[in-house]
Amino acid sequence: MSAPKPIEGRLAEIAMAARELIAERGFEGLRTRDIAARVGINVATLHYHVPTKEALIRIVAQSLRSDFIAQSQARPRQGLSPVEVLKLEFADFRETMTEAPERYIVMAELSDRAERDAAIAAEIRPMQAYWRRMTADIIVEGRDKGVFRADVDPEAAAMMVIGTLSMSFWHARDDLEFFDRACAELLRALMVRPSKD
Amino acid sequence: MSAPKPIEGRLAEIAMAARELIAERGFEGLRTRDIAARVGINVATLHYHVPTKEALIRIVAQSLRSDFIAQSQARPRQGLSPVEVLKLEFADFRETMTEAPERYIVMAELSDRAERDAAIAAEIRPMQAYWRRMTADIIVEGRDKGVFRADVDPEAAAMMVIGTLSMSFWHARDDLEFFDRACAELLRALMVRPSKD
Amino acid sequence: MSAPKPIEGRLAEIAMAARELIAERGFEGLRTRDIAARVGINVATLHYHVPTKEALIRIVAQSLRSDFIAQSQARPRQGLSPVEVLKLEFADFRETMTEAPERYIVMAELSDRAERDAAIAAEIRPMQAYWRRMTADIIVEGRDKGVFRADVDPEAAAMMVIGTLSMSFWHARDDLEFFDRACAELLRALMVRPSKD
Amino acid sequence: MSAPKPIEGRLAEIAMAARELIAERGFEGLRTRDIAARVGINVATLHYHVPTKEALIRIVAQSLRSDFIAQSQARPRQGLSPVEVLKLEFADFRETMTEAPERYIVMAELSDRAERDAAIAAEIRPMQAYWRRMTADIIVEGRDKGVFRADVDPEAAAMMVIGTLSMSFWHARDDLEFFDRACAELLRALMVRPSKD
DNA sequence: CATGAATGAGTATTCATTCAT
DNA sequence: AATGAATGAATACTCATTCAT
Repeated sequence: MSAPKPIEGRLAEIAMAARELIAERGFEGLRTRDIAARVGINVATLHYHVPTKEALIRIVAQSLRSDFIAQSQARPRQGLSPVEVLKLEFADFRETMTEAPERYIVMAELSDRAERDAAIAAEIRPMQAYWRRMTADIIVEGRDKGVFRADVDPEAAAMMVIGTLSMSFWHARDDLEFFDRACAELLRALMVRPSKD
Repeated sequence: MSAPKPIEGRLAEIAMAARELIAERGFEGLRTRDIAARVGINVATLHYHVPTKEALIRIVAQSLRSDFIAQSQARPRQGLSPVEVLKLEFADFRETMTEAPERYIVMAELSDRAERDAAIAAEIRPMQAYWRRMTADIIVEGRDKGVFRADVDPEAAAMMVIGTLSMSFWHARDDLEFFDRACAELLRALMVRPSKD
Repeated sequence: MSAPKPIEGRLAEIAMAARELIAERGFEGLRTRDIAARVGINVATLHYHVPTKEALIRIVAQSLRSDFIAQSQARPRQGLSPVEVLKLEFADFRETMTEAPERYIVMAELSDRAERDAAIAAEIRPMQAYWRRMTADIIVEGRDKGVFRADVDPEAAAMMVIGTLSMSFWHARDDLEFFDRACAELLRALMVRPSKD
Repeated sequence: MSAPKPIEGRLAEIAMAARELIAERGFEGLRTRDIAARVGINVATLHYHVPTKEALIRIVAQSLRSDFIAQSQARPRQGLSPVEVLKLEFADFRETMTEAPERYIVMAELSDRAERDAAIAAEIRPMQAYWRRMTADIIVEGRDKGVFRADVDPEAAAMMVIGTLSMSFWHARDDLEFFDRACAELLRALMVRPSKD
């Protein structure tokens, strides 16, 4: 998964303003005037850079995807055990959840919309697929190294991981301790039972 | 969790029409005129029954909650093992996912909106809490009976279950085989390793 | 040529207001707000009756056509000689030119637009064709009765009559004496030379 | 009638581009950006050359007038009979109608607009007056030479000629045979009846 | 001369809501 | 209960024009 062309300059400002507003008010509450105001430009200027609201949302999706891939690829994996890599992924999620929650909120809104908008889907789906694949890869490695259950189904387990994290975002954003419990549970769910006897 | 007053008559027709339209076009695409048209009445008449769009959405949330609780309570638990009960829950989800997917689509939209709308939250949150509690209860029972891991964290595991199902809805709605793999993975994740020795 | 369904009620008021405004400011200067204001209703109400500006212009065209046909059919022909009938047509044109000049102004604007808008063309072309046919019929009768030149080409002559009247509208609207000279010239152009021998 | 200062260079390119666009889309559809694009320059550059849209339209009018006068004066009259001169005028019209119809289309649009715009009127009216005068002069000569009717009213007849040609433009542009019939009818209308006795 | 970026003042259209009947 | 007509407040988008570079 190569990172798509990053959004830059005025376009990046616009995308960020839009992301903030979507996070605050949802898609329905998104108004071009408000975006322009937040960027500090005229509505007509906004339309000069982004011809239509549709296009704007597409740019938001691109910007999100670009951020996600960048974050993902910035994560070190060299010399780390699968469990450590997974924990890094959890830590990254935790940090983004608290530091830049708009990222997941917007992603959720875009996911809904992707159902009805092919252009959005084209940006969002690869991002989700990338996340699942990356996670599944970690699980495969862990299984092969004997730290994860031998009977694990990597793709299914990846969905389990991602689903749990996503759900945690909504239900444990302000209860980080509970978020950590969910992560711990995920690890226990994946790892070979050390004790048993 | 007591089921809320069920929506009936014209109001129920309106709620169902709204649910269909939300599922088809999302919240942003929801128009009172379209709802009225689908019910077969005039917009003014719609407003006679439901004073405002806010109220209408609240009714949709109620209707959804009512359906969810009803489905949940219709599920037999008598004389079933925790694994069997969990499998029943999976089967229910599977059926609704294929037979009445709008239920989950609308729930997702309402969940987003609950973030910003207290009245929606008041309907949606209890429903989600109920689901998690019910699932956690099953897990507790399983753990106590020795079929689920002794080190399981019931609340965290419940979130794992629900998160996995929810995520599957979006990514495996048209790949039921994969949905089944996710359910199987959930069971393996929870159960004591039968093999291991 | 049967008269099209006449525009009535609010729609007729709207069509008339639009005609006035087109006559005053041309098509480019036509604003929905101004039409609504002239009718004394809200812009939204205007859109309730006429969904789009395109539709509105189509209604203007219909209204014009309806008026034209009505005026034409109201003209008595019984027991009149071709020359008298033609003179009546001239008189009608003269009266409309002075009493309701907007009719011809709007027709000119619509004619231009018909070049690029099939829906307008569908209303305007039949009206123009009707006028030419009707005029040609009079000329045929006059020729057959020996009052018009035997070598007259009725269709070509009809275009000559209509073209002259139309051109007079623009160049002799405020010089009725000259308009009358043009009509007299038309008659001399058509009639057999009474003197000559 | 002296030809006005001809438009040259960039300004001429702009005027031509504007004429094409007016012919294609009418006045309402005329956008400065489109003109600039057709010339191959930026909108800002267009405004450097032509300060305002009003001015631009005035330049279009000038350019049209200039062309018309030039065409008119290029027509040989030396040693030709009035009938031959008139036929040349018809031939010229015929050629322009088929080769450069935008000229008449734009003229029609400008004529409409002249009603409400004094600056346009200042360019267009003299052009129309010139055409009528020139035609009337031919008719006077023909009458004096005895080839046209003695009772002809030259100004009125000139309007008849011009009106017929103009009307033919709209109704016979793609039926040249009919255009020729109209011209023939005009000649019969003007000439002394050769037969009659 | 030329341009990218910016903007004020529109402009048609939408939509939830109201009201007289 | 039901409806046709009406409306205020928005809303995305347009366009001629300006200006710093």
